[in-house]
Amino acid sequence: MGVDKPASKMFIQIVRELREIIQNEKIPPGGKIPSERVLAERLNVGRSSIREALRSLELLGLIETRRGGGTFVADFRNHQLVEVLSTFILQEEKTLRNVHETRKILERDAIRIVAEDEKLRNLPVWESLLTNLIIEGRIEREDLMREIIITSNNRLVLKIWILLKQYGKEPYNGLSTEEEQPFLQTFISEIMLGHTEEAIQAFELWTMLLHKERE
Amino acid sequence: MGVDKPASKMFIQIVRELREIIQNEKIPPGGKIPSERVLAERLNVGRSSIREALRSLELLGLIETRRGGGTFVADFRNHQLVEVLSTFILQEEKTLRNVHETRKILERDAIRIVAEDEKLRNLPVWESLLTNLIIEGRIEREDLMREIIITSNNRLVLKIWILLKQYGKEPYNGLSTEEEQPFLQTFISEIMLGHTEEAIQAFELWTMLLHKERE
DNA sequence: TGTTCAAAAGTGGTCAGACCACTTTTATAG
DNA sequence: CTATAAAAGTGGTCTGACCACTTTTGAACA
Repeated sequence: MGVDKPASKMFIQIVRELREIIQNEKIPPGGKIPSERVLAERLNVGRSSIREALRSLELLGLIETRRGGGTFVADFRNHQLVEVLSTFILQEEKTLRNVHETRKILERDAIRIVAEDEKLRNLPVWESLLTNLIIEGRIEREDLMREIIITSNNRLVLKIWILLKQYGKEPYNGLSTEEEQPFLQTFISEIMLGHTEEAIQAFELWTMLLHKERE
Repeated sequence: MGVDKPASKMFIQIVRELREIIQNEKIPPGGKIPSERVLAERLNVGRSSIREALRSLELLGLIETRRGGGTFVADFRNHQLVEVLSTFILQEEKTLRNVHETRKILERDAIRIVAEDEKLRNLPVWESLLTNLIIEGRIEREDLMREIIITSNNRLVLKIWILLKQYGKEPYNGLSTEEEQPFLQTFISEIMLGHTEEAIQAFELWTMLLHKERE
């Protein structure tokens, strides 16, 4: 029942634990979460750690807090997402593929939106990303996709994406390698040119490469 | 320079302050943020409050933390930190539109998957749906989309879709009307023929029609 | 018995201070 | 000038203490 202390990221662990608690005890949207003090004791951690985790979830809009009242699962669409996702993930490992696929769906669409909108695809971000790529030869994959999704301007998608990312333990997680550079370069360039389909194709190739590498 | 105490959501205030600090002092991606203790003193708040704000940003992937080293602006180049923060903080309430958009993203992709897979698009379901449409002239929209999504074979997407559907209070919810029939007919036919882009186009037209009707 | 309402308990919000483990800087010995 | 050990700095965590507010409780009253 206790929480391990993996040296760092304890509050991330607690976020996980919270998800399990919400799921196991079937706390519905709008339902009350155990108090901070109770959680601290149950998980054998300090109250401050619990709070760091709760505040994170609150910024994401997954829980609501009422001073003097308690903490509640958000009475809103998003938290249920958490429930759905945790239920899903905790079931079987084969569903991991679904998580990846779903994430790719969201990513692909964000690319479309950005590439097809003149204003969005002409933001200076892409230019500098490209420059950086050429100079340094590397880019954090997650960061690139996050940037695209943020630009695509759908908060809900961003939230879902972040959640999926946390669960996904994506096979690709490091920096881009040299082999990938041409794909990445093409990818970003096509976006900037507004060549939607080409951009997506480059994205697919890139993704494929990433999966192949790590197997 | 101090932080107000608006009764609640202090850590949100701190997130705001952090944004300003990063902006005003032009801390670049990868650059170092003042230490927690320094921030606490500068903003006249306790260190724990600072930490709650920082942990939130960390969960969002906007900052990085190195034990013993310090806290840094996330090292992805030229990210739109300011925009992200305002997106989350300003709580723009165009949420409902986001829900619809997200749902459409999932639907569109399901259509692609079905149309591009020979086995899936040749299932007898579509034939009988088409027949029904012609004979009875009506189809439950939700049923059609559900069928497509189920066929696309991603349970996670299905769950998310159902969820979004519940919250969406979609403007279209009834049976199809006569005007829509040609679009629907085209839509299903194109899927069966494996004409992905045409099917999606028909889908878009259909969707557009539905929205127009109810406004 | 039923209602009212004030006290008590519970809860989130915040702060201060204390360690720990780790990294960076500084100062010293060679 | 360099190597290395000490010191300072930093994030990570816990504890305990108040505060302001809400919920619950229980006793007095009608």
